[in-house]
Amino acid sequence: MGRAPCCDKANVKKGPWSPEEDSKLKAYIEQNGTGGNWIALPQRIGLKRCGKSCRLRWLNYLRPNIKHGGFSEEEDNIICSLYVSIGSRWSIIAAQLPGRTDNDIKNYWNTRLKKKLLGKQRKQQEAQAHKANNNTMIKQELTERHTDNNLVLMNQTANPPLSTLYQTTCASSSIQEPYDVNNLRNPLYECDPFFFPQDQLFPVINDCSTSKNVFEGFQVQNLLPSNNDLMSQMGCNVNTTLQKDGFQSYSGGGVMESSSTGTTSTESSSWADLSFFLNYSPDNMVSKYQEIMMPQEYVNAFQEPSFFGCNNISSVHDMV
DNA sequence: AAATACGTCAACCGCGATCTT
DNA sequence: AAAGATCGCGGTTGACGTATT
Repeated sequence: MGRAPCCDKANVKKGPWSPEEDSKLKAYIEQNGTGGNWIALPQRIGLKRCGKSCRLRWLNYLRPNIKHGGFSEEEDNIICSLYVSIGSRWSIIAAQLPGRTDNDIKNYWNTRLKKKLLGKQRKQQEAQAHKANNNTMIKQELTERHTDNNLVLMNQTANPPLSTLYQTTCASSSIQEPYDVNNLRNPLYECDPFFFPQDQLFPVINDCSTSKNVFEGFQVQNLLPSNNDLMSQMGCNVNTTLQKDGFQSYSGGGVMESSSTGTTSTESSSWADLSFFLNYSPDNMVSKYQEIMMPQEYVNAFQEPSFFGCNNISSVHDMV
């Protein structure tokens, strides 16, 4: 047989707590602890409340060092980063923010932070749509340039579509194996399809959490000839230097743009696009992104077997 | 000034996991 | 082993305050 019912549902008080109830509960727990049994607690104290209600009141309001409101930018960033990597697991997120409760963070996200991000997402989508026509033409030109350089198209068609599988014959290339550039997906898509559409790489999170270019200091050995105009038209914020070996090297390379206020915002693009334009393995870009943007504990959570339903998402191939 | 819309957040509800009998 | 209580969590609700019409 099981236990007796926890409380008489008809005889417990609901709704807001009075100051008297608060002080009774607080005084008792501070002196005696919870005793590991919330259900028995209200009876011991003489409160006409359900044990669950007492637990909630203590955890969310009465326990020491609770902070309410006034979230700092750093806290915003942590919440956003964790939401991106683990979703709405508020208790885990709260554990990273001393003094904050899961309830507070959940409320804050639902009422403010989400809207803040949505506004930015909308702006980015408008800007992206504006560039769509240009991009099509530039992609075509870059396809031809790749063909002219070291890329060997697997199906050997004269004018291949971007979806064609391709591989490089150049030993210095970071691309290790053929991959389908158009079938790569945003690794955050499963996390929140609404915020991170499948065809986008850079999550909006970059925008709010940091102005750091995700590819800052990321030297890309680009096999394309110097082509600053094309790169800047694509919104790639690149600095180029001529290497000793004669190749043009691009540092930076994240898809960035400067706003009129002088701050930097991140535009959405895709792994496939960046990989294609920078001639860099998408696998390496994923790990570089994680290394720069995500603290190790978040990466670990990101790579939990259960997260995307696969064992390790450090490889883009696992996500497609 | 009154009515309505909107934003916030404490508290409740229900569910799955775990524990106790 | 099974039944049912308890815990902990995330989603949702509704009261309340503020802004707008």
